[in-house]
Order: sequence, then C-alpha cells, then structure tokens
Amino acid sequence: MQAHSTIPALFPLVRSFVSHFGGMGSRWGINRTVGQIYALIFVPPRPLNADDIGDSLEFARSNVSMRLKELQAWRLLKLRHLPGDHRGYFEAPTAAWKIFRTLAEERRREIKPTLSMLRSALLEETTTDEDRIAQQRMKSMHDLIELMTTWFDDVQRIDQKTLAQLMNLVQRYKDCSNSQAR
Amino acid sequence: MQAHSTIPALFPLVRSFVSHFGGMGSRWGINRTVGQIYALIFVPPRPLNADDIGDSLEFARSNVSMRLKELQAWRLLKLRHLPGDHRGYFEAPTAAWKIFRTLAEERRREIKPTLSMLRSALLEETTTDEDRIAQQRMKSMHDLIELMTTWFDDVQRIDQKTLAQLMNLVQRYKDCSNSQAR
DNA sequence: ATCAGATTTCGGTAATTTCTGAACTGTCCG
DNA sequence: CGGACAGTTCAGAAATTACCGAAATCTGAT
Repeated sequence: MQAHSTIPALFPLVRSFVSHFGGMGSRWGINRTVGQIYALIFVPPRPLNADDIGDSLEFARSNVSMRLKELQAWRLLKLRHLPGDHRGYFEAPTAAWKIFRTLAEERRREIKPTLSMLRSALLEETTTDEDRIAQQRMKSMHDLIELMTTWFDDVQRIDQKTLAQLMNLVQRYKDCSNSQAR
Repeated sequence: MQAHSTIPALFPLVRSFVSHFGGMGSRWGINRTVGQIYALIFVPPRPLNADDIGDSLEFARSNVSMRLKELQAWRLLKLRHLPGDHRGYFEAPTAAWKIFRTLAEERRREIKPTLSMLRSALLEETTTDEDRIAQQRMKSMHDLIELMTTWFDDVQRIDQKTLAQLMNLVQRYKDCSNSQAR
C-alpha cells in the first residue's frame, strides 16, 4: 500500500506559520526544527507521517524521527495508526494551550537543582557583612523562583476556559489595586 | 587611582550560583555568558566593573562589554560611576522579579510579527474544508498567544507584593473551580 | 591638542549545536 | 526463513552561535 499521500506543496501561509514557529522555538531555547515540525502537524486536520514531514520540510528522515520522539516525550503529539498502513501518524492535540503547559513543566524540572543549590547556600554560616548580604540576595532569588514554579504548577492544572476567566480577574484586580494605591 | 578592587576569589557558593544561572539562561534561549554575568553582579552588595567581571569569570573584556550592553538594554543592570574612577560600575536592581518582567517583555516584542502573520492568515479566503480547518487552528493559536501576551502585559505592571496576593488568589480560585466542576 | 584609560567594533577562530546518510534493528507478512 | 518497510542509532559534516584580541573610538583631565 504505497498510495503516497501527496502533501500538497505547502501553501505560503502554512509555510510562513511553520517558519515563525521555528523561530519562536529557537528563541525559547527549543530546537528550531522541533518548532517547525510541531507547527506543520498542528495546522492540518489530519495526521502526518514521518515521510510527509521530511518531504515537506526537507529534513532527513532520521532527523524527523528524532524530533518526533522529542515531541512525543513532551506529550505534544499523539501517535496514531491508519488501517492497512504500518507507518506512524502524528497529530497535535487541538488545545494549543498545552504547548505552554509543557514548556512550563519542562522548565520547572530543569530548575529544581538550582533551587536546591540555593537552599544549601542559605544554610552556610556567614562571617562578613558582605556574605550576609550575598546570602540575602540568593534567598530572594530562591523565593522568587519557588513562587513562580509553584504558581506554574497551579496554572498548569487549569483548563483553558477557566484560565481566560482568571486572566480577566487579574485584569480587574490590577485596575482595582492601582486605583486604590496611587 | 588604580587601587584595583581585588575580587576575592569567588566563593564556591557564588561560583555555583553563577554557573547555575548560566545554565538556566542557555535553556531559556539566552546566552550563557549573559546569565553568568548577571548572577555575578546580582549577588554582591557593591557594583562591579568590567574588569572585575572579566577577571572573575575569565572572559575577554570585549565579550564582557558586549554582554553588559545587552543586559543594560534589557534594563537589568544599572550603570554607576564611582568618584575618581572612570570605569563603569554595574549593579543589579535588587528586585529579582525584574528578570521575569524583562524576559516576558522581550518575548512579547519578538512575538508581534508572528501575531500579525496569523492575523493575515485569518483574512485569507478558504476554498476547501481542509483550508477552513487549518484556518481555525491558526485562529486558536493566535488567540492563545494574544491572551498570554496581554496577560503578561498586565502582570508586568503589578508590583511583587500584589503579585504574591494575586497568586494566592489563583490558588483559591483553582481549588474552588475544581471542587465545583469535578 | 594630547594623552591615558575605558569602551566598543569587528574579522577571524573556536566551540557548540544540529543535521545527514549509511548502517542497523525490529516487525510484519508471505 | 527472507524480503520489504518503518524506525532508530551514530559518526562525521555542516551550520550556527559565541568568543577573542587587535585596532578604532570615545572621554575627560592636563
């Protein structure tokens, strides 16, 4: 069964979307290729296989394969199989929101060792004034990071609709506290 | 006046802090060196000059100079001058929170072109069903990005104390809506 | 105007990251 | 089994990114 699903030479718009996403990725410390592949899968209403992707984007199959693995590991892609076709087909959960969730989660994991390093710094005895202040600063950094990560944890569990309401709430809260304070 | 301010060979803790920060930076799409320099300036209670930094971290002065420019452009460092010394001295605002503010702002700027690209994609006429769905997906991505960035805009203007309260609010909101929904 | 110290610019180089293609593994049938 | 196909691994190549140091520029003091 080799009725090769002809990928319609990417429309300019899709191409542009893909390329923007690649750029964004690389700025967020994510491989450009990963971003492009994700974008390409995200747009169309049907799943793509590795060959489709490699052909459209002109990447080697091996590269595509590795990047797909990465995206799967982050649970940003679902793997499916089509009847009578052994190849794996990939599609993106339509809830775009998951990208952010995933990135946040990833970052959170990466930051743990830094947090524990900071904690150990705070236990150290201080002899000089300079040391004491240095320690204070590290503490403030520690607290901030912790605040942010637990917050990400929380937000992560909220579905998108709730989130929109919540942001609204933030908006109103801000207005209110501003007008009170100043 | 060349009473060279002897940088006390970095304490292991500081060294570790610096190196963690460098690592974090590179994961967030920021030059490792920039992260290290920022960390080094953030910790001690007195400003450092380019030579101090270059010596401590063993970077070429030219490199230090460029990175400092970058950090200043992001307004993460303040430049000061000491009497009788022409060199520039740098210190970090003690409000660690500014780092996030700055990063968010930066990302927001970078993302603008993507947003306008998406908007133009939404104006395009659709002929096929496939196109229509593709367009829908792009719209959802557009909306999400816009939601996130305007939200960052808002949060950005809130001072840290208020922010802490707010996060608390998020926490309670989440608990509440969870227990209602499920 | 001249000088010294401080900073910046920039071409070449080095380090890191990413990609490729060939070889390898596993799997599904006949 | 054996052959076709899908997927993976990995060493080297290519591309990208970051760094250095010499030379140019700037700044303030004499």
